[in-house]
Formats: sequence, C-alpha cells, structure tokens
Amino acid sequence: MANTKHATIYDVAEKAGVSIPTVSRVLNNRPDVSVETRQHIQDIIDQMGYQPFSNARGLASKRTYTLGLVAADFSDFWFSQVITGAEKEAHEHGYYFMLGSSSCNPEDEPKFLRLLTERHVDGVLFIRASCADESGHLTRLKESGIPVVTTGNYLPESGLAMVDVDNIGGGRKATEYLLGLGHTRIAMLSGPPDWRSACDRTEGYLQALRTTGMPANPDLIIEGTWLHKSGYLGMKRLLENKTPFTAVFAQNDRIARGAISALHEAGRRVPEDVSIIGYDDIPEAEFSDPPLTTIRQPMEEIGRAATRLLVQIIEDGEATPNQILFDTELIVRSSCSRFAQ
Amino acid sequence: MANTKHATIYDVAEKAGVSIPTVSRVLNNRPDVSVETRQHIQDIIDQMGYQPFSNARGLASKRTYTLGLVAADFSDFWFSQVITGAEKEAHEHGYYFMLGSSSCNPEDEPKFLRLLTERHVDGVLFIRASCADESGHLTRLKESGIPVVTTGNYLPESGLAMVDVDNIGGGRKATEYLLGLGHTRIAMLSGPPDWRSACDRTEGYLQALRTTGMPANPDLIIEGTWLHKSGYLGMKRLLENKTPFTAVFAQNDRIARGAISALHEAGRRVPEDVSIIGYDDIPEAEFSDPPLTTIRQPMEEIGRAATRLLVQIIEDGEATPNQILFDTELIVRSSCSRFAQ
DNA sequence: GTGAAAGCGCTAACAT
DNA sequence: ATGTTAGCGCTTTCAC
Repeated sequence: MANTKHATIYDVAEKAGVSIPTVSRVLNNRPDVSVETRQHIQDIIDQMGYQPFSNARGLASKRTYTLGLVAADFSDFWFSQVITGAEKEAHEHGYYFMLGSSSCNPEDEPKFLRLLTERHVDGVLFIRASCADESGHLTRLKESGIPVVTTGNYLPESGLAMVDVDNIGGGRKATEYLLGLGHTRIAMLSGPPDWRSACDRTEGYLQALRTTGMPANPDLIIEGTWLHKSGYLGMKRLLENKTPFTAVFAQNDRIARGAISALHEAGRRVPEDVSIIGYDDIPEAEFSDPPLTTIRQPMEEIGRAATRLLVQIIEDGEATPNQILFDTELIVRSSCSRFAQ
Repeated sequence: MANTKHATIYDVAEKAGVSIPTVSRVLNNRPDVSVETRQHIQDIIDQMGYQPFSNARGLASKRTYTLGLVAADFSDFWFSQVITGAEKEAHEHGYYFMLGSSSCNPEDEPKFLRLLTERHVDGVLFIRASCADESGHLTRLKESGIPVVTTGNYLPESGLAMVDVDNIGGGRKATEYLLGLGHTRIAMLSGPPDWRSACDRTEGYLQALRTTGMPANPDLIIEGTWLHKSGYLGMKRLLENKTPFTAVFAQNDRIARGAISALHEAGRRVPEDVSIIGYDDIPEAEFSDPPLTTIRQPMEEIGRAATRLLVQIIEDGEATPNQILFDTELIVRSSCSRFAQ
C-alpha cells in the first residue's frame, strides 16, 4: 500500500482526458459538470484510489477542512462521549479534528490561537470548556470571524452557537422524581457554581421545590466540584450539619458515588436511609452499589449536532437555529425509594 | 486580534530587507545564516507576530507537522492521561495531533489510512489500540514508510517503536505485596486475555506465585474485560466457586471497584475479610470505599515519551532505543490488610 | 552567507 | 460545460 509517490490531480486529468479544473470541479461537487464527464472522472478517481492532498487544497482555497477542538479536560466523561459523536459527524462531512489543548488555563490561549493563525482551522468546537471566563474567548473568536460552536455551556443570551442539554429541566426532573417519591427534605450536592450547567441544575432543583410551596433550605445545599472526592466531602459536611434529609440530588454520578461512600462509612444505607439520584449515567452507574438512578444526557448526539452546526456555519455562513437544547431522560434504578415516614 | 489578512513570509522579508529564502532559513533553524541576519529577522518575526502558514509549508516540504492519533477508546483513563502528556510534548516540538478515530474496528482502517494519504500526517501515535490484530496495522504502516509509535501494547519482538509500562513487573509487584502481607490464596480478576497488558500482568502474578513454590489455582483466575461490570460479575463468580481466597489482584481499578461492590453485596468486608489491590490509580481510587491500594502507571510521562520518540523518528529517521519501558509504583492505601489466619 | 527561479497540488477567476 | 492562466505561501535547488 501507499507507495511514496502519490497520484495528483494532474494524473487523474490526464488519464481522464480532461483538464485539471474539471477534475477539481467534481472533487468539490460543483454543479457545472456534465453527468457523463463527472461519472467518468469519478470512476477514474475511484479506480486510482486518488486522494486530494489537503495541504494543496488549503493553500489554494484558504480552507483546511480541519476543525479545532478545545476541551477543558480529556478525562471527563462528557468529553469522551461528545468527541466520539463529533468525530463521526466530522468524518462524514470530510473534516478532521485537530487537538487544541484545554481552554480553562488562560495561558493556553495563545496555543489555541495558533490553531487559527498557523493551522488555519476552519472552525473550532469547544467541548465544555466552560470556565467562568470562557465566553470571553468565544466572543472574541467569533468576532474575529472564525466559526465557533460550544457544548456544555448554555448561554443563550450570548447569541453564540451552542448545543447543550436542558440542565434546568434535568435538575427539575431529578428533584420532581424525589418529590414524587414522597421526600420533602431533599439535599443537593452541586457542581462548581461558576459552571453554567451546575447553576442550571440548581435552578431546576429550586424550581421543583418552589412548586411544592416549601422553600429550599440553604443548609441542604453544598457546592463543590465535579469530582468523586467532592461528593464524599460534601456528604460528610451534610452529615455533620445535622439538618435532617432523606434524599439527595447529586449533580453528577461521580459526586453521587462519592456521597454514597461517605454515607456507607457513616453507617447509612442507600436507599433505605437516604435516596440518591445522580446525573450523566456514566457506565459505572449501572453497577455501583446500589445501581444508580440518574439523569441521562444524550452526549454523543450532542457531539454530532454541534459538529453539524459548526460545518453548517462554515459552509453557509450562518445556521438557524444556532442554539440547540436536548432533553434529558430519567433512568430509574435502585438508589431511590419511596419515603416511608 | 487576527485580522483576516495574515502576514506572509514575503512581508517579513521585505520589512527585514532580505530575500524570502533567508527568512525561510531562520524559520527552519538552518545553520547557514549569519548571526546578525538571523537575529534581525527573528526580531521582525516576533514584532510582527508572524506565523508561517502550515499548509504552504506542507505543500512545499511534504511535511505537515501534524501527527495522527489513533485510540481504541476515548473514555479510557489511559487515553486521557497519555494524550495529555502527548499533546504537551507535541506542542513543544511544533506539532499538532489530528484525531484519527479508533483502530479496533477493522472497518475504520480506511479512515485512518486517509490520515496518511490525504492529510499526510508525519507520523501516527497509537494509544493502546491494542486489539488482537493491531500489530498487523502497525507493521503495515511502518513498512509503508510512515513513522509509528504505539503505547500500551508491549510487543518487543515486533521491533516496532513503542513505549509502555512494565506490566509483568507491575503484576509481580501487586502480587508480591499481597504475599508479603501473608496471603496465600490470591485470586485474580484479569483484563481481556487478548490484550498484551492483561497477559503480562497475569504473567507477573504467576511469576510471583511461582517464587513461593505454590502453584496458581486456575479456579481463582477469572478473565474479563476492563470494565467495572466485569469486576462485579467476576467477583460473583469467584464467590459462587467456593474456592476460598483472602486476597485479590484486580488488573485495573475499575475491576477492583466492581469486585468490591459484589463483595459488599455478599456481606464481605474489605479489607477485613478480603484484601484487594487494583491497578492504574485512577482519581476515584483514593476516595473509594475503602481507599484503594493500587499500582500506579506514569501515564502522562508515557504520552510524552511516546511523542518524543515519534518526533525523533520523523526527524532523524530512526531512534535508539525505540522501545521504552516505564516502571510502576505501588500506592498503599487501605484496601489490603495483613492476613490474620 | 545570500538571492533568483522554479514548483509543491490544488482552486479561482477568467475565458470560450 | 470545459479549458487557460494565475496564483496560494512556502521550501528548494542552484547560482553567485
């Protein structure tokens, strides 16, 4: 396979008995080629296994068919799922992703700027690079004319292109489920308050509580990070507080599992003594002890939708709508039970 | 920032009062430029913030300064850590990574082949794409002249460039630790037997056992996958088998945690009733219940080393040694205790 | 040590 | 509907 000498558009043109631009036209799916010529050229291309050389295309057309990828954390489950979908979608449109490091670190900004100035990516996808100051980057990029789509950081007022999941609805759904089970003292272990997704889940929780007419008890709300450790520590604090609760909404599954560890250490059973609902439906959720009831987000589909949006903006200049919100799904397992007075 | 018009080498040459090739020479660190000229040009470059346009370089030089990345599974902890290190190292050498999908799926082969024929990556890094038939891909790629480095799939006899961790040593270290604690009936929950890393950990386990003079009991060895679920199911089988054991070596932390869940369900305490040691030291290990004793692998460093090797092969044609093996580290926490008859 | 000339493989006007 | 002519921004001979 792949001998060092690569067929060029010239070889195809010669073999097909046409000029180079004509081949170029079929390569780019231009309408102005006769059906027979197009078919004939396509046959030759297939037969030779010809692949256009992307650097040459990029140099001539100012397009690279590569997309920049900026993520806050590669080890995040959200990242791995979203990128899986994004990659598939990108390939289907003839694009590739180029890794552009993380965005949270302000000193990394020059690095991913080089993606634009040096590698000339056609657009960039932010995968939950949603730190406090992220929208600054995004807006600046967008204003400099480069297409940008973000996921996991829903900021509708910004007008930026983004696809996310309905976190308010998800938080509400989780809380309503607990409420429906008869629980009234529902604690919450939240993610970092400077993340929009965490805020929104909190908002959903508050909305659900408000519906019942009883106010949320601030002592039952603990802010933390997205990590297992945070759930563990958060639950310890909750337990020390002595404010009674019979259920908890953990803003992700890792937090939930950390909380369960702390609960077990304290001799409390789940769900007999306290019910707990997570968020994300990570692979471990199904096999944790007990199997975790949780809120599932269609992450892979989000990656696909975000990439589709990005490609659309690149190729058509704009996309409407440019903000897409997916729904969550409640996955009932056995970490929650009816409140039995 | 970034106005649409990008400075070119021509602009630099003009401003510096030299010819274009001279600027090109300093860009590529060629020796044949006088010190003053070089400094002068470099100043202009810095001052203008000039960035060479990689497509043009690639077209002219047949080099792209991009590396292909092929991974079996983006959600794997190994992937996220190795890629983090790899990315940093790549940037330091002026390279970027392009995502090239997963390799296990045979039908994906054409896709990452396009990375080579169309995008002309300078080399490709395989991140534990270590399915049974992987070395076929690798060898074919290497033979077609493209530099390849792999991680997480140690096959020294292949002669391929690779960096990995000493899995035999790691398996031995884990087992010896348990042995040193006085355990003699040590079960093992292994990864997939078609993965070299799993085989090697098993080999280390067997070696350690052999040293003590007592043979391994096949009933105490359960093969599975790398998933949490597999540890859970594996432990259930172990428990049903009725062959007594007081300790278990789980070939990764997720397996270990799954096993602990099953143990808890069965009313057995860790480490009082059974000691368990994991492998990897994932972030959750420290906060699981109980905190997991495990074998740590320097994954980020492996990513850096692999990339360094790849760049070396690309730039110098070869690298010696082209196989690097890192040591593991025993992390003692509290999931193992002395066997108290 | 430095410059002039040519060309990498393709697309983009412009013709026809 | 197709061909002609110019480049895109850089590296590379090969002169001087």
